[in-house]
Amino acid sequence: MATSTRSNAGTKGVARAVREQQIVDAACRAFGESGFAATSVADIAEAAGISKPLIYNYFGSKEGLYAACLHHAAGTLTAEIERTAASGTVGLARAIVTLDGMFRTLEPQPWIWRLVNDSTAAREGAIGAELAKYEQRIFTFGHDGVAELMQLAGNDDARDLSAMHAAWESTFRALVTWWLDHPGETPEQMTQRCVRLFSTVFGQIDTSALTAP
Amino acid sequence: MATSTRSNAGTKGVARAVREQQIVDAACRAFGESGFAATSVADIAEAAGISKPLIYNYFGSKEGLYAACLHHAAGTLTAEIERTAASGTVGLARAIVTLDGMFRTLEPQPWIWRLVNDSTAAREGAIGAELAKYEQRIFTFGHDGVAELMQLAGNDDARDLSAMHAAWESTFRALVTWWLDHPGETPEQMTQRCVRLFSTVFGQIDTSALTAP
DNA sequence: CTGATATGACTCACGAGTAAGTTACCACAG
DNA sequence: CTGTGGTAACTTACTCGTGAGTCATATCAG
Repeated sequence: MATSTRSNAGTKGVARAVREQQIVDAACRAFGESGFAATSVADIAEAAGISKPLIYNYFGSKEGLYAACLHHAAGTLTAEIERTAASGTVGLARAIVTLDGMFRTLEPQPWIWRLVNDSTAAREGAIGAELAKYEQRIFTFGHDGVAELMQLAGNDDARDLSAMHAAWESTFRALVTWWLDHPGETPEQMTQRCVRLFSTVFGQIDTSALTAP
Repeated sequence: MATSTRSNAGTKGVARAVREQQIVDAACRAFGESGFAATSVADIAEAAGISKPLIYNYFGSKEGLYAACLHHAAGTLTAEIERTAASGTVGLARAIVTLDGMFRTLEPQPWIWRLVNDSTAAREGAIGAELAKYEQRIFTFGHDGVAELMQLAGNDDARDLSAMHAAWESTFRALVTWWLDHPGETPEQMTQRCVRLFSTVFGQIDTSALTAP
């Protein structure tokens, strides 16, 4: 009676690797749904069913935890992009295949999209490093496709290419975001929508790469 | 000696309307350069050369001050868009003219762009109302242009239109943002760049609407 | 003397990060 | 098969800085 009841300290004995994964899962969802700045470490601890100091024990800081989430989420997305890129499709069909893969990857865990694109997290230290690594891996894919288009049109200005690439990446993000904002639409439906939209702008598109998977 | 020296309280006697404008100007710059969340009211007071309580006297809260900034900035931008829209240009040329007007408007005060597009400000209360008003005024212009393009292509699906509109607005934002990220490029140069980029995607464009002003 | 303009010095809530202690489990000596 | 000590997992209850918002007061024009 003299000492307070320390309800269940140490009784769970979950292995560190397992616990870390549980925490990262809960944190990805919380950060992704509310943004970095608006999410407190206490919120995440509660969602993960553990206490705050355990997070600091394992991840060092709020930034450290976010970097771990970023590593997980960005790894998932880049792996998917690299997978579709390896399929050998080219031109606009490749853009469609990449979007299709993104919709399918995001469907069971849509929150990681906002996690990767969150602007409320400072681009410094571990977070900045993780983001830079991610962007470096992504950069080439979009860049090559846009360069191909520009060369076909006879434009080899480097800054034109840079601006066009920015416009393309932004369009890609807009389409994904639009889809996330319209739940109930399946990845298949959204991919077909993208095919229609691209056809409106660019004319007929070869969609044979989509039928197989 | 007994009472502390209250250096210069009330000695300036600047009229409220004037002071409010000074504060809004300083706040627009501070919010636009650092974002809503990362800017403290004390920072703004210092930049404006006055003290914190005066801001609360005139604007009630940090949100109130931000809403006033938004009213000023979004008003400037929508006025410019409505001006170019009234010139009667249509199709892709209208998109170019609108971008051109945006570059010229933003050149002397580039920070208001980020102010209007800041995601760290909550979309509630006065801020949400101001943003909604702004978006409502903007919506029609982009929407009509996109609808025209879609009809020409024989696509009248409402959701396709919605997604295409989102893609267009995103591209517009990306081009403006790219320009802001590449200082030293004049509005004229950037407009010509946009003409080249649009030509790459859509083919030849009528630029006669640009030569006059 | 009244009201508008203005400020120094506070309060207070919130959230990141920490100190110190608690419990369970396991390896190993006797 | 029993004590016993080391360690990993875990918690409660704090500190402490920061920034939004407030109060009481000061100055001056009309």
